[in-house]
Amino acid sequence: MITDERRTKILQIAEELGFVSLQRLVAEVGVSESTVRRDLEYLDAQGQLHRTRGGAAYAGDSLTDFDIRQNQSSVEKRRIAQRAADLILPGETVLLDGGTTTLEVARQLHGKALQVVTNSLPIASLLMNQPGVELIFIGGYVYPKTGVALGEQAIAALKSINVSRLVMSTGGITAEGLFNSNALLVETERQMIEAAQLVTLVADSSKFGRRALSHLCSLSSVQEVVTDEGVTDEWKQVMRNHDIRLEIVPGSVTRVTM
Amino acid sequence: MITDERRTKILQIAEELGFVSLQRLVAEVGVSESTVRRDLEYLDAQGQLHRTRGGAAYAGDSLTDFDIRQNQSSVEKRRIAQRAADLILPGETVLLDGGTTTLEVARQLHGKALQVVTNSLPIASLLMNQPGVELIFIGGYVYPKTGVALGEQAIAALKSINVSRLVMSTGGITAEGLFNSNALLVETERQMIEAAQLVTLVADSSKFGRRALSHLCSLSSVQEVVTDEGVTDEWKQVMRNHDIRLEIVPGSVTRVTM
DNA sequence: CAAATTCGTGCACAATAGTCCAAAACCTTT
DNA sequence: AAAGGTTTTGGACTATTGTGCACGAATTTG
Repeated sequence: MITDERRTKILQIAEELGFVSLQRLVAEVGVSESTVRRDLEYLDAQGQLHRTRGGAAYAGDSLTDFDIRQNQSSVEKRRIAQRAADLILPGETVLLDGGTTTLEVARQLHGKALQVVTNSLPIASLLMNQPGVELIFIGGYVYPKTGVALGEQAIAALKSINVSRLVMSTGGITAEGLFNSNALLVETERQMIEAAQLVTLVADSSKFGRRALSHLCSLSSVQEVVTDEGVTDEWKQVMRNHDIRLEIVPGSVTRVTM
Repeated sequence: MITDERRTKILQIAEELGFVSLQRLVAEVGVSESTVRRDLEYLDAQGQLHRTRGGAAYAGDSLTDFDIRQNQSSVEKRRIAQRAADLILPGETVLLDGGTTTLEVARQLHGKALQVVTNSLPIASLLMNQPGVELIFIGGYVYPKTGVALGEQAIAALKSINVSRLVMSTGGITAEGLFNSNALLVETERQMIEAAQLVTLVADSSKFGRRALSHLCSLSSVQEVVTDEGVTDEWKQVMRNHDIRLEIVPGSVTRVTM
């Protein structure tokens, strides 16, 4: 492998993990310890890494900074996301709403050839370099912390878009429909529903029976719900009454190491 | 095979892969090692790719892998970025173009209260949680690797926007104006220029006298240029003739090739 | 304080780059 | 079409640089 290429690889690994041991680098790039040391020395001198005894830490803010990696989403959330991702067929045009669950869905998409539309910066950063994914970002005012683009511009951009499926999360579900906590968010999400032929809702069972500030849409807007075993029979019946397909993932306790 | 044709082929391969070994080029274009070396030397001098020991990396601003170029982001680039950031006053509305130099500018903005508009995912990620920064993202088709949003949607979004200052980079500057390597990028950047009252160009001195595929705009579109000491008196005069304010940061003089 | 890592340095070896020159291809002129 | 000059190419040779290993110094750990 070429020197510069290898150094780039080291940087990538360091960026991804935040911190790498020298031994790990030796194993991952397949060169001798000396060479890795020399590379670290070089990259440290360049100010791109901070050497420490036994390894190196990435210097500066990483490009995809949003804690994508350290994210501690629960096993349940991950399972729901996995199932939702499985429902998506290669070649589809998918609109992904913001939120931690949908971010998890995005993570599970790798390898699929898709057109993905999103207004979430974390999701876009994640999918940006995913081979096979054609990415379209819905711009607008970027809401701090969550990193989703909202507002007039986002709504305008969504009006010119048509997708086969929307995957969205919610703040709460009742018989009256879906709720979310932010009025601006709700407005944008309504336009998303307009743009989609099929709406898939990802929501863990705790969301059922919960309301939130703003009413988003009625249950009839939703065609599919992915949730966990915790959902009661009552709610299952409500879903059935609205012709909503329920996908229930087992909420078992098997630990998934990542 | 004609020389020029062969060089184009090399460029194509480099562009596609981001990084090619010399051996691979020898195999793919079917000429001797010496010839490939000479071609790489030429293309490096032209600034179309960066030679490295054992191969070469594509240098265009539009398709190159971010991390590779990050590798080469020099002290100079950082200095230029710092000065450009200093020029920005608190309270301004700034439009930031994509590219490594502008990303560096974004890094140097911390603490300033600003409205920032950008079409670059890496820049948006960086500024998303910056206190004091109000962020607006220009959506569109996200170009892989560099993570800039381009195309019709991006242009449409830019049309409804007005900013006090645009900070942009370029592939090359001649008396005819600015150049960039990608037609789609150029189109979007033209709209950015339209949207800005003041255009600040960040470009290291090696960019002077260099052309690239697409003509972006004339020199009269630019009001400010931030560069390093390596810029020759000739070019300084050209800038003066166009009423462009030159900001020159101290630094090691870049070697003039050719 | 001793053992165990980790780090830096010197050295031999290999890979890569630069230089030079002769052959080949190309272009121009008659 | 042939001759002469220019440019380009490929191979041989030398110089330079990167790599891996060995060993002693430095640092951490128990």
